[in-house]
Amino acid sequence: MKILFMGTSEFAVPSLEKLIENDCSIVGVITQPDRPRGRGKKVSFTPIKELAIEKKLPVYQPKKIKDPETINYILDMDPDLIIVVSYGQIIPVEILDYPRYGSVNLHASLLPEYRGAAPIQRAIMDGKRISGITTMFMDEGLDTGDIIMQIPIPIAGDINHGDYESLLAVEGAELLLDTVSAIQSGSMPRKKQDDSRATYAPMITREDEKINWHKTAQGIHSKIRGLSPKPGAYTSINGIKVKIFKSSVVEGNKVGEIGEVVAINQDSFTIQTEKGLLVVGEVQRAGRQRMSVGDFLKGFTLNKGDLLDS
RNA sequence: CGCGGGAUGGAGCAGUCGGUAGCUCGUCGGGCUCAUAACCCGAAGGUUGCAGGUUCAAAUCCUGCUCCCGCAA
Repeated sequence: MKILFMGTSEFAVPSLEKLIENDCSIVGVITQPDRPRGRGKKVSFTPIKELAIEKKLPVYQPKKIKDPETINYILDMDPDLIIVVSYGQIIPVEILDYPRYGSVNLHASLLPEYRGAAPIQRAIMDGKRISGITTMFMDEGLDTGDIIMQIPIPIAGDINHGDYESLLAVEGAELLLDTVSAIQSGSMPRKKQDDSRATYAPMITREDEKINWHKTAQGIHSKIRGLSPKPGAYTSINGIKVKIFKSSVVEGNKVGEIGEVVAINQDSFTIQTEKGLLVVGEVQRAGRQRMSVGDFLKGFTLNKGDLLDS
């Protein structure tokens, strides 16, 4: 079975690795173009391109997947199955419908919940205790195709976005492999999504990253976890932008104004929220390294009573 | 050449009209205390990212380089 793999980000890496390990015949890898990214304007390869080159797989990086020549190029490879994992562009149906066995996508949520670009972050930010991974047949809609396999994975304890994503990526690779073999044997399950239960997880915006202290400590804590380690939830202390990466919640009565620094300890400081207190444990101020609050306080003058932006 | 910030004793920072490097914490020694992350006294520890330049004199001014970070993409 000739498989065409389409993917871009770190999340897709374990999937491609797993397929290669299990001797799937990858006829090609499609990934996003090398764009100037990061500081400066350095051109860098996508994680999937790095892997593909290492494994000596042919790589194709169309600027627009919808261009006729791109579509022809892909159809010429005559894939029997297309696998898409966090590719980053909307793929036209002409491509999706071409392969004999169809096109399969690995999505990081329990569809139909959290359709869209940022399902992992959103699930954690919403304080969910469980999410998961899903494989599905792709159709013209956004993450609306028929579900093949699905595994719930608990969002344990205070796990952050980065760690949970790594976990899902690895579990997802397994699920994808199972899905492929099921398809190969023609015995894969197939179930329509219940659209009435669908929710969406749009891309994270700057506004999503800002901490509003007029929320509950629990909610803020979830946001911090969902955005850690990147891009990071931020607030402003005495006019300086500070990202918060680790925190914990202490329930209790109001002891200060909302956004006020109500306590400073050796290795943490505490902020009053709308409901409950948020204990900050790891931060990074603009232009500096990320560090524990203990280190942060050694060189930053923070006083009890200081107010943070809300 | 996208914009900007940073690189100073183990850690986090201060130090711009250039003139022999300070603070908080930690470390080590001693003291006080029933006791302590407390308090007191003392000590060690830095060629101020790298390479040049200007100067009587540079952490501090100029040039190039390396690494890190906040934005913007």
